[in-house]
Amino acid sequence: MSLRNYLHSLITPALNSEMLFGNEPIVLEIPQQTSHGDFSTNIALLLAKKANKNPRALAQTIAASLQPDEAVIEKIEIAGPGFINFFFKKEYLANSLKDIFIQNESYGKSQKYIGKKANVEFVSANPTGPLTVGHGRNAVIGDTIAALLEWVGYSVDREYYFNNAGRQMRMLGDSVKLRYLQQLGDEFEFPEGHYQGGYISDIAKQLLAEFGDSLRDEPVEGKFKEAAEREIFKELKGTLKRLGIEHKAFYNENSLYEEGKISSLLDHFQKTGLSYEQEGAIWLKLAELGNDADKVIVKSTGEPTYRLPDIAYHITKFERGYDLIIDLFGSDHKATYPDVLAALKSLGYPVERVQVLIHQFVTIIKDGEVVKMSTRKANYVTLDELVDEVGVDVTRYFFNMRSIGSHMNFDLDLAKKQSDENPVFYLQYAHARICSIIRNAEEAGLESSTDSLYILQSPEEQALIKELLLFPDVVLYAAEIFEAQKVTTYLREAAEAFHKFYTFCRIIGVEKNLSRARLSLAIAAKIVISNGLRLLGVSAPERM
RNA sequence: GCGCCCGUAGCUCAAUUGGAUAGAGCAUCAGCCUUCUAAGCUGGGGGUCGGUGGUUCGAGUCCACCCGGGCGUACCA
Repeated sequence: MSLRNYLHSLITPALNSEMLFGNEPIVLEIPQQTSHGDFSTNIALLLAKKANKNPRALAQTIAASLQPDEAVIEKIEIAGPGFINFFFKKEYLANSLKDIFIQNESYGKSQKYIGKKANVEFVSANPTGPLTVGHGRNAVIGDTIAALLEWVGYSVDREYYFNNAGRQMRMLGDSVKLRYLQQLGDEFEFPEGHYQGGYISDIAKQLLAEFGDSLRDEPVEGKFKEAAEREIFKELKGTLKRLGIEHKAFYNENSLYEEGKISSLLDHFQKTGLSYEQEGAIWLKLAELGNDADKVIVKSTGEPTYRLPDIAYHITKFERGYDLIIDLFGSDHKATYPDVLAALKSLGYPVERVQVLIHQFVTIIKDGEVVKMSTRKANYVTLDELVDEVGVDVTRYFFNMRSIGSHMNFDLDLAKKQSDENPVFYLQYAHARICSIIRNAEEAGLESSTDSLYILQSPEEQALIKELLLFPDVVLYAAEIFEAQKVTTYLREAAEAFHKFYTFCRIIGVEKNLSRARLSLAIAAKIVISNGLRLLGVSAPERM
């Protein structure tokens, strides 16, 4: 049982016995100052108003009816305006480290959502060009959220959705065809609005090599589009794989048409009177469903807009039985989802299972100037370039360090310069240090032991112990609010606690029982750090 | 114009989702290696938390209004 859970089970009956049935959840937080205890609750402050009592007096009443285990709790204090502060027995905290050894590589995982299925859709960039640094943020965040969900029990499918039926992909195919014709000797100016990237010419060159001039009359949507989609995807998948990211499924728009899902959805809308025709287009009555305005779902050209396949696609997610459906995309797609959700709701699907996560953009600064990214204009810094420069670990850690709502600035030159001093090395260094100690201990014939953990009572030892015991709480919390950045913040603190412990507490060469206990503590720290890094997809080197 | 997001140290970002004296990294200054990895540790300087009001025991966090920036506001995705 975690420390938090213990306190929870301590406080709940006390509140009941005092007839304090508030809806307020019992929040247990860790005070900034150690003099305020290991944990603190503000429950008396929250309940004081309802009970119409003085908060300090109420805190006294609650504290008096607590029945703490003397082997666990050192003391309970009332402080400030009415906080109840809890101090654990040092021996109890130290002995709690045993849980870490028992669970080992699983320490940090929990069972809360066992049996639940989640779908995490991320990246979902259309295959029109290489992944950029901006996509990198989405890719890393999505993959880490998926990992977090797995750690708390979900069975998770990582999914990538892309549109290959619309105008954008036709434009791509056309770009390839025009380059192909140029390579055949046709002279004309390449249109400004088409895809300018060099990879377009490369694909055209391959087609030329394979088919000669036989594709002169090939429609754009045939070999040209097919080749572009295939080749670009090959690249995309390679980039993702470098970062340790693999999607279980690539779901494409075309398949929705082929399986008749689009037409049957359209039929349904028409039958139920949710759509109507106007000016040659078919509109969805979104205003009636509470949104801003009706929107077109089939253009007057007969071609659906992205909304229709998006809705059909999400229906498949419900049909596939997911308990949690996560859509992660950049703020430029902000406008698309309210329509989709409203439509799904009107169709009777439990939209509360859908969590739409929106991350803000990455502003790239190169040579002191902001890079305005555009795939069409071939103006971008690719994710591959970034990984080439700083490596996988730094890339993954960097994106996970920031909350998804931050409009992050990314100075490429600074990133290169500072990659040696990136915070990820701080964690990896702690891990490598511990590994080194373990090697030295083996050589010295020292074995770790949990028999004498109670000895660990110095401030540095206790601080590290408390930090390590928090790990499962942090993972659960991060998973429930879908924020991996809570984990990076925590790991930095855990590594800091270790480095301080290391500085002040010698492990090898002190009294035998102390030596064994400290070695155990170091090993526990290694377990937490390596588990945390694994969760983030960052390597935990044994030597640096 | 309207909607969403953001504004915290010189720079890049945190802040236990309303808690007690706002913290890290980089940069900067001063210390610490004849003993387990100095990619580390200790200490200093650096802040009107964009601004003004409000809500309450308590606000960086919630509300209103301003200022500044990002992204949307399609018969593109």
